[in-house]
Amino acid sequence: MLKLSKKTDYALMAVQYMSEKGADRVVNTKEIAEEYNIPGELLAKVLQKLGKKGLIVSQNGPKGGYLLAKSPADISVLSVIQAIEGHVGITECYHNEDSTCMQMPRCNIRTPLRNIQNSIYGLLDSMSIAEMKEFGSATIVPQSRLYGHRT
Amino acid sequence: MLKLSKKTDYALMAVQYMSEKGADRVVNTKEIAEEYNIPGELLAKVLQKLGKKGLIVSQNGPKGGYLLAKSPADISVLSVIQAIEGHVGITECYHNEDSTCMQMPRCNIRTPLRNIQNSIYGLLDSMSIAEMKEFGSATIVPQSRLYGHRT
DNA sequence: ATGGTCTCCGATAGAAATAGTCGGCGACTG
DNA sequence: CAGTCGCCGACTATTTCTATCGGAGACCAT
Ligand code: FES
Ligand code: FES
Repeated sequence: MLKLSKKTDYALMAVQYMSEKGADRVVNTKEIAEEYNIPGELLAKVLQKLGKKGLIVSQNGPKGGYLLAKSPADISVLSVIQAIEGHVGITECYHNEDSTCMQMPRCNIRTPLRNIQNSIYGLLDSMSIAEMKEFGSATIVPQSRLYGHRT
Repeated sequence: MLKLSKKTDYALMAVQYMSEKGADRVVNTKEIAEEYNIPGELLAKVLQKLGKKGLIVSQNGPKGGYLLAKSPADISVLSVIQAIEGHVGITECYHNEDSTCMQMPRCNIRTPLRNIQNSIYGLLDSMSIAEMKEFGSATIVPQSRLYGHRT
């Protein structure tokens, strides 16, 4: 729990991959799928979603494929995650209207959890794909990434 | 995704509740279940798990129930979460042996994600139940909670 | 000691989210 | 105009989560 779905993993891998290949190189689904042993059809759906969210740009026809829509430094990890998972809530009932949560009236963890959630968002949002790559080699995670959740 | 399970919610509520009631007051399952509209049997299991992990102490017999094992300031939010969810990994394959992950050989997001995960752990670990309660009223989340994951 | 209250535990059923598949359509290149 | 590749929706299978049940054991009060 507190776990990213496989689809999200795939999305991050794909974006990383594209960022490694450079801005001009069009990569297609099959290429990525084979590189990482991902079921092709599933990855296809993931990439389509990323495309719809404007994170990557598609190019049809033979020799077609995908391209990052912006510089890796301008793509936040959070945006990728949200593109795939949609609404992300650390708990079922982040302050939301149509929540059928039975414990709302007396809930004593709503606001605290929401704060924690915002902190996590802040961290994820402040980290770009480009940075993530660096952290792959380094073992250090930057400080002061907590407060200040943008979206 | 990135979501706490209901059981964990219940666990946090219950611990919060006990912390509110004070150290000497024995509370039983039914009491908490009614307070928050939680299915009793399920909550029972949750509390049993917390007991097994040594976070709370059980007391059998009539007038029995549960008690916090330590001061609310010494119980980290992370410990409660882990008690219920067991191993918590932001991704399937946090550096782990028996992972059957097909993309390991080439995975480009393992280490970065692991760092992010550690950051989140650090935040969760550094926050105690007592603190969480305060953050319920305040809307601010403390800075510099990132690096420095204990466990 | 006995009955009622409460924790403890394993098994199980039902519901929901995830992972992965399939088939057809449309766009583009050569 | 044929092959390649993205686009899309429906579908199935698998796993995880939620909740329930039934019975055993501990304890206190009377
Ligand atoms: S769990 Fe739903 S409001 Fe707190
Ligand atoms: S997703 Fe399994 S190793 Fe990266």
